[in-house]
Amino acid sequence: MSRRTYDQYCAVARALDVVGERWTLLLVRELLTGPKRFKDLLDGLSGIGTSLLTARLKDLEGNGILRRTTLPPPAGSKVYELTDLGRSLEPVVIALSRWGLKLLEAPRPEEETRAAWAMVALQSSLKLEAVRGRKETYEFRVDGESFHVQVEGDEAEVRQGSAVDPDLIISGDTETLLSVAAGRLTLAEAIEAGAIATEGDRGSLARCLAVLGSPGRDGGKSVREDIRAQQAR
Amino acid sequence: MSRRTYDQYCAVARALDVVGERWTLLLVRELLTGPKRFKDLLDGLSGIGTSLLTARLKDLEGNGILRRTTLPPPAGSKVYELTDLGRSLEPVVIALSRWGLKLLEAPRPEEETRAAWAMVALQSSLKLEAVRGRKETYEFRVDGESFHVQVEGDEAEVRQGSAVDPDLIISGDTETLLSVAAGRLTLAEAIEAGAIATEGDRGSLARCLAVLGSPGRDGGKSVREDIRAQQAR
DNA sequence: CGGAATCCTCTTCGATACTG
DNA sequence: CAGTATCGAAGAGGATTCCG
Repeated sequence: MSRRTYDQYCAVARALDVVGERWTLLLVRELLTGPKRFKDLLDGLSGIGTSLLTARLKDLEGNGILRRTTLPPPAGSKVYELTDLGRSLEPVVIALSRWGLKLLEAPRPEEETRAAWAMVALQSSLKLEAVRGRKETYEFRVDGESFHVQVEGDEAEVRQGSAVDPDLIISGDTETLLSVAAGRLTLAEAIEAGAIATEGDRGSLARCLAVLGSPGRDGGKSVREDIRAQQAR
Repeated sequence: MSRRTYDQYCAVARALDVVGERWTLLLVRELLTGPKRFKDLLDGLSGIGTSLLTARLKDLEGNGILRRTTLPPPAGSKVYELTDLGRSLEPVVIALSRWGLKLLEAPRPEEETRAAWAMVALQSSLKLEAVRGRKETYEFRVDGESFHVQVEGDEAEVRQGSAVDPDLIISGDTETLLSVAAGRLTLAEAIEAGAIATEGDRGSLARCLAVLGSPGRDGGKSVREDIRAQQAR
């Protein structure tokens, strides 16, 4: 309740007054893919402890970043979800993810792994220019969990759960997807290596490869090359 | 030295392991506009204390975010400057700034004010589409301090110090510029009100107004309206 | 000036135990 | 499952001192 602030008339400082404390942005990361129960949050933030999680949730609710709601029947469970203001933190989390990807190599033994985290990383590495306004829906199945990614114009939505009518289904494991997001592996290479399987028409696959293209090559060329690599299989 | 980490195999968590501690991102903010001496940093981060600043600097140097160097003669002072990795945190700070601007109203009495902070906010609110590849240099004189802003393509560089041959000089105070950055005031309105003065040709002014246009109006229209407002003066 | 080191107080964190 | 209560450990903050 003491609310320590930087007391600086500065937009960055003000932002950090609200979301700069330990765990806070990771909590937002958890909620970006959809509403979560207290237990889910606890699981995705192992080490936080129930007291601190409660405190952070109260704080963020007070600042209008998230709200408590009850899921419609038959679920009926109490969950936390981002408000519009909270969702507008997405660019902050995405920017952190892009930067963090530079530092992320193989997982250390003591580190936990979650499929949802790979999805955030994936979102942060999308090359949205490659789809130029086209609307496309992909379903990702990562280590048993499903997510859907909707790409349209210069926006991408990534949420937990299956897609209704996906143009493409991509299956793989967390570590492979993180490698793709980090640019250490192209999606085409991962497919060739059998680490990722896809299901859908060739056109969607080509566009998905482009959107997830490796950063090293330029957009247009990358698309064609990746398609060749895929067809050569 | 204990290096508390989240131990999550996640790009966001990894980023926050490095720059998520208290003061760290504000320290990066300070260095974004150019190298600074220990004393300058202390001044821009009042409340941090020499011990903690020293610790953070060591930490960031160890992580390759910044380095200690000696300024070329005649200055010769020891300064801290961002490495390439450190500078690549700019999008993170900018994203925080954009978000923080939503929360930033009038300064509270206990809050400090710095011209450089307004410049960061200004950078975060630039509409770079409005200059479409054109290279332009603006000099800002804010409460006695000078900064130069170079806009080219989709990139903008904001640094302390005067520009060599600016296309436009904009003079004003910190709070007015923050209001412009926050979109509560258009640059044109501020000029009309006498809170901001400009010096330079009309074309550059028009483009500068566009780049700093209020978010509420669309780009092209805003330019013409702002020019009319200016000419009507 | 540019730090490093120490001491002391206070706040925050983290872990566990306990309750509705 | 969703928290509250509690307590030791770690970190922050402020002042002051010392060194190069």
